[in-house]
Amino acid sequence: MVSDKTIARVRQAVETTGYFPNLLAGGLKSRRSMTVAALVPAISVQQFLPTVEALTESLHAAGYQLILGQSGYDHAREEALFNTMMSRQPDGIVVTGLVHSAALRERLGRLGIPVVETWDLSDRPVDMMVGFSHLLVGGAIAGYFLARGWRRIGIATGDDARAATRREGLLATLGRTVPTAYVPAPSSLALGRRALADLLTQDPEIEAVYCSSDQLAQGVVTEALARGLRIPQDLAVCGFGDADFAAHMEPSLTTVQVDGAAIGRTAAALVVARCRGETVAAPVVNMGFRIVERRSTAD
Amino acid sequence: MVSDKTIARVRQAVETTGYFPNLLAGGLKSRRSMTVAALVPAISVQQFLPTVEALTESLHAAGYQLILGQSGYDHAREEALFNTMMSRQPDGIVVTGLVHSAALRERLGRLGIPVVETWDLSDRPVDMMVGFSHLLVGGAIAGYFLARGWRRIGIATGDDARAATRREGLLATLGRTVPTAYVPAPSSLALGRRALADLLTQDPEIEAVYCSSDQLAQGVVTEALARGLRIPQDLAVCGFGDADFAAHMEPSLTTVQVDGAAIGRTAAALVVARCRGETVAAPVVNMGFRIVERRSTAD
DNA sequence: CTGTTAGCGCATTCAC
DNA sequence: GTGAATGCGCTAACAG
Repeated sequence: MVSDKTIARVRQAVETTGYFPNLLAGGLKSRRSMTVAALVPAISVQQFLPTVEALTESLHAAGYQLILGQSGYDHAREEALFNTMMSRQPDGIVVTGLVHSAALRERLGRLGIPVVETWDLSDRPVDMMVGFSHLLVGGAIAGYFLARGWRRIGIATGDDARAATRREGLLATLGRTVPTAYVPAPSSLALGRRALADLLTQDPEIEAVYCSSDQLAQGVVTEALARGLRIPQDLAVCGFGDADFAAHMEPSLTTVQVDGAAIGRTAAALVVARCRGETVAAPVVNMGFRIVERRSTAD
Repeated sequence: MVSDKTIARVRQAVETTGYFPNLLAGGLKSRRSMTVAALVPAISVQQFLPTVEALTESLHAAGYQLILGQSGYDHAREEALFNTMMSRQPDGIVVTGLVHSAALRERLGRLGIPVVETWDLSDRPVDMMVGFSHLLVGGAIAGYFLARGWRRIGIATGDDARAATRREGLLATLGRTVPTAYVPAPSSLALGRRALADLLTQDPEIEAVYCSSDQLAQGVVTEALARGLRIPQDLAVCGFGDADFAAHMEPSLTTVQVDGAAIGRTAAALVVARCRGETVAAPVVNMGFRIVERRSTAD
């Protein structure tokens, strides 16, 4: 019941003083900081960029701010980072990968705030989960290789847990082990070149290589072409992730497509729903994957 | 003057209840949120990843948390985002690129908190600045091309302000205009292939191409090789940014090296110093750049 | 349904 | 030096 004139004067004051509501103060009383913490191994891991971007965007649209933390690949650091992030009272947490540390799992569970593990699936989520089975990815690649008649297979892989699981899935379907070149994170074109050199030392007659990222695959392709190998006739190459360049390389790259942006959007939707007190019908979402066949394995 | 026993009991209580100091509450009284806002056009812009990563890392080490916002390439959105970020009371602001909007410049200036503009230089900083001259980059590339005797030059460039300035610098040194293919952000290998196709339509005899990013350059190289052109004999290619793959492509890519991580570290140091009330001796830091000659322009 | 008041959890201030 | 009191700016609970 305020007169229009007063409303106008208030608006005027807001304009001239440049007033912003202080969300910190609001959050203190309402116990809702309107922030969501996200933990990624490193910002520069290309793999997760679409997810982080979609998370930021979707959360922003819902009035939330993403608080990004780099855990590194160090477990001690991860826990320290977690503590400082909790000090900012986030309303939810999104982590890339599974939470393995038992202590951390227990603490996350007790906090009672929504937690989403992404980019993986397991049968014991801390809370919610949006991802796909890396074991099945490995199996699918092995099946694809076998169907094409390739028996001399090589693996160029990063050393993180998810890449290791894909490798396990591949070996399980093959029923045997194969030459493997391990590269440290973050994977890159340069490491892919080195990995192929390594694999060709282990088995000079290798027919097909699976790489744990498209960056590695690009390096494997580069090195193969530099050595005069024809792709796919002499060497077939399959990547993982369907990076933006995969379809446009020469030759185009067969890879595993995963919708990273959808993972981010879904994780945001789950967290926001829970923050609003809605009950989430499906707290574990399998986003699936598919092999995109291109010229690096088929001419 | 508390007994050791009591200290032990307090520690015990902290452990069992899982106490975290509430930084929101602390920030309310102390008027220091211990956060720094960063505005990037988009998280997925490869260019800025090392900067964002170093910023996050350096700020974290100083006790600050980076609050990342994606302004998009839309000016209206940028201002809206800016408002919501200010509501969280950041102690400082880092922006990629210059702040062009007069209204925004004025408001940032009045806020009285440290502001760092990065990845560019100008003679009228809002506050502090860490970057390099894109005009000089363009000039240096033109000089390099001229020294090699190339006259039929092409440009494949993104449509952002900094890329436009580099192009201007190049044209200014050449003293004339040259065929240009414009691509929308974010630039990619695919867009680079299209850009070269476009340039070859404009001038089939083109000798050298400058690209506004290494991703574009990779696409130009890919397209050139696919068309049977030899690099650098038939077509020389220069990129910008020195991405991780540039040195390891086949052929390796001549490009402009900029230390993005150092920009992030320096910006963090400037903001933190000012937050601590120290006076910053050099508020405008020129990080420079250098052309790294590789095989795409020299055999 | 509007207007008032208490208090979120700390940092800072003041009295001691 | 230590310890109690105050209030940051807002939201939510309450009374009118």
